[in-house]
Amino acid sequence: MLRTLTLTSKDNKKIQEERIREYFIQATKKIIKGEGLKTVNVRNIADEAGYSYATLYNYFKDIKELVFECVKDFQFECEETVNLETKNSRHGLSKIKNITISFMKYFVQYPGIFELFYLEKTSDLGHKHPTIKMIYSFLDQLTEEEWKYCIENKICNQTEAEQKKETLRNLTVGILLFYMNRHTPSSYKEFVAITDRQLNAALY
Amino acid sequence: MLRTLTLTSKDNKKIQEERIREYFIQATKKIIKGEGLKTVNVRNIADEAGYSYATLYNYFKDIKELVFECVKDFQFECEETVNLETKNSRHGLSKIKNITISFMKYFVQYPGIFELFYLEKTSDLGHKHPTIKMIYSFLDQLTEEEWKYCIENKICNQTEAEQKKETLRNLTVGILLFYMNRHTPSSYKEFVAITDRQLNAALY
DNA sequence: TTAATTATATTAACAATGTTAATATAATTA
DNA sequence: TAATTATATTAACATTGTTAATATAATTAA
Repeated sequence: MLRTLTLTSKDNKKIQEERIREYFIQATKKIIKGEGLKTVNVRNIADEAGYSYATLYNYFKDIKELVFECVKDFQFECEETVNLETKNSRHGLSKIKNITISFMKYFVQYPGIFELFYLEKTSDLGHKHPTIKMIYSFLDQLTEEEWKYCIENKICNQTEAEQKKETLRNLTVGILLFYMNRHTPSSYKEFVAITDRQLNAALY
Repeated sequence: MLRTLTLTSKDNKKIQEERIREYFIQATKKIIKGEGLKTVNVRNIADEAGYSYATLYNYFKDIKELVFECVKDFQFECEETVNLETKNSRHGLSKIKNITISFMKYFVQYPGIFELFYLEKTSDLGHKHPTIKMIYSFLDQLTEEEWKYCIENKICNQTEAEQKKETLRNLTVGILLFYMNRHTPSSYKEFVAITDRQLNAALY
């Protein structure tokens, strides 16, 4: 009986702790999506979460850990957006292209999320942290089904598919990096044109 | 006579001012190549340059302006390295590939320079600042002659060349970004393998 | 040549941010 | 209810970029 009570008490503690962590995570997400990563700091986050800034350190090792906790949620949101935008595409390379464009547009809409995924230093976050791998393979994950479709329907073979996945991964962040961080090209229109050209060259 | 003296005096002032700017630039370059961009700060730079930190603001608007002053020199150094490493390559796509690999290896050797070129926020540095454009077209510049050769020798046409240049620009920074900033892949060996595969797919 | 002026450099100070230490408050347990 | 533990807050400190106030050096004018 006492043992049961102790366990329940521990469970409650975990749940409550997780709730407060979540308040901080939601606050951080709001700031990243709104004002961007540059205005994320412990005091702003704590204000938004309704706590003092030092409280944050009872729940997260440091601000970096907190910030990278947001990745999962953003990926989920991005995936939803992409699925919605591409659900009517016909299967195959064409859908892969549309998914990739939709994926890129998500980051253009939220520059702070782009910075978090690709530019933010990982610091103490271990280099083999699951989040890092999740970011790397995120586009693969979004297009997984379609590649399967392509291979099954002999549109391409496994090796070609792997090579093209790799190209898409690198090409997309390259284009985004120049556009978002170096303002090249200078117009959105041109960015879309480059993206289209480059995806065609990579996929077909 | 008086007018001549005045002009000479003005010229001397310019020269002296430029010399001191150069001391700060050399100091900054040394830190970026050595300890990296993360340890670049006004106090470190001033120590290295032999001045007080506030003196820096007599010669540069802010630390960002100073840091981006280093780009030109690093590009020059990178170009020299690349030319040396590829001078015996046979002309054409093969040499373009080798130049690109050499270019990428330069950034792997100096992560701080990679950060400066592609990751560092430009802030007050105007978005149409010449440096930004220089960074964007740097690989084009390194490969310019070889593309000319390819077009003259009907290895590819102008349009194809432009598209492939664009691919190389984006692909290289994408691969470098994942490797340097997200430690993916985790080994240099694998990084080289990916680079080779991707350049082959892009060029041939 | 010396006094006044201008240019240049330095120290002091401030603001922003991340983090930790000391203290206060709330919750839990004996 | 008192003691203990857990949680939150305020105070404090370190680092960094930047500006203001002050000192020093160089130049110019008498």
